[in-house]
Amino acid sequence: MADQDLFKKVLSHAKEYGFVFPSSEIYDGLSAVYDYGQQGVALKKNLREYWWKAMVQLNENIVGLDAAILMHPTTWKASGHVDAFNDPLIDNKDSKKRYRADVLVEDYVGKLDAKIDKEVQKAAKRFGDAFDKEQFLSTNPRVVGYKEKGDAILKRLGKSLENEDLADVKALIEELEIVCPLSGSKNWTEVKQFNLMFGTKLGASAESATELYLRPETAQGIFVNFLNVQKTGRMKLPFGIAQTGKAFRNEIVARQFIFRMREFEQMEMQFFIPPGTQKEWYAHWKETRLKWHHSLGLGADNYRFHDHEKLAHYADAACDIEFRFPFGFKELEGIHSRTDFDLGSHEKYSGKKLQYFDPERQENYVPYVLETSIGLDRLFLAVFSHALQDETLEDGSTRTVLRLPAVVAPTKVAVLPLVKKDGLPAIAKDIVNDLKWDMAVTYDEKDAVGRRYRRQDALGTPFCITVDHQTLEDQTVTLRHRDSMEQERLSIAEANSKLSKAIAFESWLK
RNA sequence: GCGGGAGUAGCUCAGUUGGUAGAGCGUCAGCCUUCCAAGCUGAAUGUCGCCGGUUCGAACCCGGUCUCCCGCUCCA
Repeated sequence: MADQDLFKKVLSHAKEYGFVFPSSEIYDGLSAVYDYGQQGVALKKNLREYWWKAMVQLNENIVGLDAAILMHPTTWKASGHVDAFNDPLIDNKDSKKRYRADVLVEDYVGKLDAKIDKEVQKAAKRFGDAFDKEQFLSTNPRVVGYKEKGDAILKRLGKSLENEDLADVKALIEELEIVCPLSGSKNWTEVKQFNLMFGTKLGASAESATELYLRPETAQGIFVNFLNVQKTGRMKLPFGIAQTGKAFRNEIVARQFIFRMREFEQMEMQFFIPPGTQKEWYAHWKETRLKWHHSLGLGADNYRFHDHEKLAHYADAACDIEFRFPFGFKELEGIHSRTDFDLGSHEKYSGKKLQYFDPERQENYVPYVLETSIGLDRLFLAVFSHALQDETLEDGSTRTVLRLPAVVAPTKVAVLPLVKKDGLPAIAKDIVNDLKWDMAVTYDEKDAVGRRYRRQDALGTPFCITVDHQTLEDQTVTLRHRDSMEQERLSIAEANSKLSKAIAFESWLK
């Protein structure tokens, strides 16, 4: 199937079988926001658990945390998001280029400054040693004019930005007749504020309300709790704090289904380490995380590392684990060496020490941080889109099968009476009532059994147990495998342990 | 944000020069009892994305708007 067709199939299959729905669809949906349906929520929860167990349960030096989505606003100044995520932008309609509106105006003032410099140089040449620069700057009418104009512009710009009066920024650009550096055109759009963080307010009355943001990443909740966890958990470096949770970004372009959403779920682990050891831990977590991905069995060929050349303000090394999505290789997980930027910055803004006393080194220091950060929704999309296959069988017929890894499949087994009579349904229901304490199980008696198998294939159920007339005689059933479509006969008593092993976390990750 | 394409039943899609909607699959009820979706009978489901305009009459023509996909841009 062509990639484009495959992706279309992924979208319609996700909707048709209750995995993913557009948010508030009866009102035409909300751009780049999606809901997980009855099947999707189970798959997502299982993926989250697969990660959590691998990170927290299996590592005695990694503990969990669930920090709030709302955080003190200073958090986002310390993290750099207030500066990095907030720009007034303007487009030139002719060149289609986008500029930061404040930078355009500042560049204009820069040109005035250049003119002043030119006058100064001319005058210096003319007057020689007798030239008094300070006096010239404050008395020469032309220079004073430039200076006053420049100051007035910057003052007005500052005031407008502060008051979020974007119309005035546009007016300023028009009055100054600023042209697009590329096209020379003055054909501008309105100035728009692009704030990648969602704002909200704490407090009911408008005057007393505090401006808050919905967190754009979960990491900061871990950093601000670093000492709480370290002290109460008696943690020694190196140790990690893991967290899953929602984050929000007001993306300018949010697209490709659940790949880039405005509300999304991250699974992050911040690993605190002594300064100077970041290189080895970076290598360690790259390898460990890739191994984890491989354990899901989607094929090692579908993963690759992509090293960042341009590093973010907080990092001294960074790479992505990319996955081959239906629309190409794209970032699935990021591994970042964040140095002491975050804890150091929070120290400065909070005035609190965020340090660790290292008994070996006999010194206090701000730990370095190694981050692994994976998008749960992206992981969902990776697993789901890879699992969805249209298969041609030996007899020439086709079937749609969702080859989800059994360990994360929403339903592990469907129990089916071969026919809806002769007491077979009662036996099947007994089996369901036994298995349901240990795994997600479903029951279906409608239509021919072959059709029911295919129905479960489309939902990704790895196993079916069929109760037939022989069951009445010897207490055996058939176990049908989704991927091979093969069947085996086994006793009812054996079924639970056999299935439990096949879906066990240990069977997959070890 | 710009440009291109699209939106009709749960899904995939028809729908003629404008005359108020169809198919396949799926779903539901019943029959049949058969181990891989295709047996029989019956049924439900649509303000044709939304709003407005033209017209005697709009799924169809025009304008606006929302949503999705693709390319660019942006972000990392």
